[in-house]
Amino acid sequence: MDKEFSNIRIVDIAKMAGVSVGTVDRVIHNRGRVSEENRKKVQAILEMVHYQPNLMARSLAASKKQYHLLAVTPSFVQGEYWEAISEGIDKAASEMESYNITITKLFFDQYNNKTFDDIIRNLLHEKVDGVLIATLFTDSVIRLSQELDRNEIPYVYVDSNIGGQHQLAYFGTESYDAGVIAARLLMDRLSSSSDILMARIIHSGKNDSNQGKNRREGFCHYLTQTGFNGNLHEVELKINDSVYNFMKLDEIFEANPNINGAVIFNSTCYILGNYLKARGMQSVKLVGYDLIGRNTQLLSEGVITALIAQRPERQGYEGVKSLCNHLLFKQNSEKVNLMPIDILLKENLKYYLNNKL
Amino acid sequence: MDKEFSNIRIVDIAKMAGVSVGTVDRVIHNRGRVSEENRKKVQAILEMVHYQPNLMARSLAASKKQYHLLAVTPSFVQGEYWEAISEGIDKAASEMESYNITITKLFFDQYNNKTFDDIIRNLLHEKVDGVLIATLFTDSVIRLSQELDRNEIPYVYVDSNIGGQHQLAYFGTESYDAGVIAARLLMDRLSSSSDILMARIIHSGKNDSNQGKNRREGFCHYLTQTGFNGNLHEVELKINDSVYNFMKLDEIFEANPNINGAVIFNSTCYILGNYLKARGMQSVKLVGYDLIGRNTQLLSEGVITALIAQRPERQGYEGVKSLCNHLLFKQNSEKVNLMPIDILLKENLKYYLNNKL
DNA sequence: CTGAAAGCGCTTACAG
DNA sequence: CTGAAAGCGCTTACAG
Repeated sequence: MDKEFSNIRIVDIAKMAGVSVGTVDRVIHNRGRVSEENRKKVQAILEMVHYQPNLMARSLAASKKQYHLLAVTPSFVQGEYWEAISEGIDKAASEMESYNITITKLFFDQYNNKTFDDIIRNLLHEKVDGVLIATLFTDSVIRLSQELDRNEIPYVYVDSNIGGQHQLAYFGTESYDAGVIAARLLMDRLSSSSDILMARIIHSGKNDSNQGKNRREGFCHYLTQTGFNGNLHEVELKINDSVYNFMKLDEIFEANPNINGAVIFNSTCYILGNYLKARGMQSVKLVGYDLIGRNTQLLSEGVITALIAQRPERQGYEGVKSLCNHLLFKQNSEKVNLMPIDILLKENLKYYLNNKL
Repeated sequence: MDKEFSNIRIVDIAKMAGVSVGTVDRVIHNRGRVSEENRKKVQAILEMVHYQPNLMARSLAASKKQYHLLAVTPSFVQGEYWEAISEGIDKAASEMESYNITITKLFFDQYNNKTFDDIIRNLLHEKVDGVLIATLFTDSVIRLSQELDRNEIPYVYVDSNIGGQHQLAYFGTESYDAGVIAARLLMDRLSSSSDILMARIIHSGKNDSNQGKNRREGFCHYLTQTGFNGNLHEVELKINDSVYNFMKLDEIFEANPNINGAVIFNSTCYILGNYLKARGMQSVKLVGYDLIGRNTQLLSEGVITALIAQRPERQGYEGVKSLCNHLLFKQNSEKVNLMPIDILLKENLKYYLNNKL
């Protein structure tokens, strides 16, 4: 690089422009109150020398400033998927504490759009400098985004992306490809005439998530492409009703003994896994998503064949970090940040459990 | 946490102890020249309030200090494995530039122990504040480590670990398990009575690396455990002699038509892949290591079935970072840092290529 | 609109 | 052994 310009300070710029450091500072930050003439002069020099602010000095000098962030994500009980995103947020929060950034986590019910709307109604009643949003309810998120735009408050998305908005950045995966990969993992271990069972969870509050829908599409696309000629069966299960689930599964497996593979497009793979384990059906290959405790346990026992993961901790962590970098250092990250789609087998699981970021 | 103590400064400590900030600073950094009485008084208060230094202020104040790091790794031509580690080092170097840390990369020939010894002989002729070492030549690395210990210069290992030394940290993988995983990936797609070909590269200068040996052991262990009853064949190839390689491979495949799987325990998987591709032998499953360009190309074409990767960029990056954190902030990382063992298929490859850290 | 000065929390000579 | 003072590069009132 231009080594000769690598240590230029504001005082140097000020001298070169024949103004004071205050004026240079005002130009750098567009604080106004500078004559057009001086602004131009300073701007020209800034560009000429490729001025790079000293970030340590900047944050030290501004260290009395307070920032307040909000993170709006689904609530969870211990061991559920959304806990991982929350952990990433906490990690970033604790790292940024010394910069006087505080972060408030607001939780909504992922099966109830209204709980999300209730939160965003009161969101701006106090001072907010940035918002991280889990984008489960598309329409509501768009409404929130537009309001944040009006108030010039930056925001980032995690989980799934939404086009046409002004989010600072998105951190998440390509769900469609995550579905393709599930199919690949299953079909590598099945003959193309085996039957496959696709399970889904039914909820009163909400239909399938975008994630689930996209994964399912990718999954089916792969099967079609690769000449799958078995039958696809579907079953609807309930999140908290094992008796019901076992009954339904008994029914469908008895009626279709050719089912040798199963998949479920969210983190509740353990429901199917527990059934297969209880019934001693080791021969059925099972693929699911997310490294939550109940899944990893069954993976390491060999009941689940493979899990697909998408670095939820990192989504939360980098989401918060990108807001902080924007606020503190005016540094913007990429607008779309796709996490790797990790393939977990029993054999490489342990190296992921301590390496979540 | 102790919120009440969260913003205690050196001046506060000084007042509480009835001394000057200079004395507090001397105690914090063990700079000596403090009476035992004052040292104790200050130390007690430091502990009582859980003093946390302000890192920004510290680095700003010390920003005139210069640090010089060394990175000793194998030389490479473009697209070879060691380029990735080097990229990670460069990334960290550019981030740390503003802290006045410079890093000099020294390269040795990975097939010639003497070139490593030549480097370490002259290593300490100038001022060095930390060293990153690629641990290919165990005995020489131990000798170097002991000399660094004598000079109280911190050092970190990458690639493979060595016990009994005082390295600040190690960044790398568990090669044995990486071998297990290769076997799992292959056997998931083969019948247990298929034959398997293990290829190795022969060099004049050096026998098999630790990495390669460990991976091979893990691989064979998995086969034994899972009741593999095909035959294992071995072939020795040359790194730059396609004519020779094709001849040897033609020979062995013709003699053993039951070979349906192949593996090679280093990054030269493309040699086998190019052969299989040229001969149109799509049915042979091939598993190898490392996301170098020639491998990823064949993976995306479907010639290579799976690649196993171990985040070399991150090894270099975090290795340098841990030296810097030690020097600048007296923060030490974990002593052993095992990278995830990533499983790459054609379908998830692209999400790793832009996510190397 | 402009500049001089104080301050952020730490480290570094320096005088005693 | 100890302390007062200057300085790191930036931001923030404040006076004009």
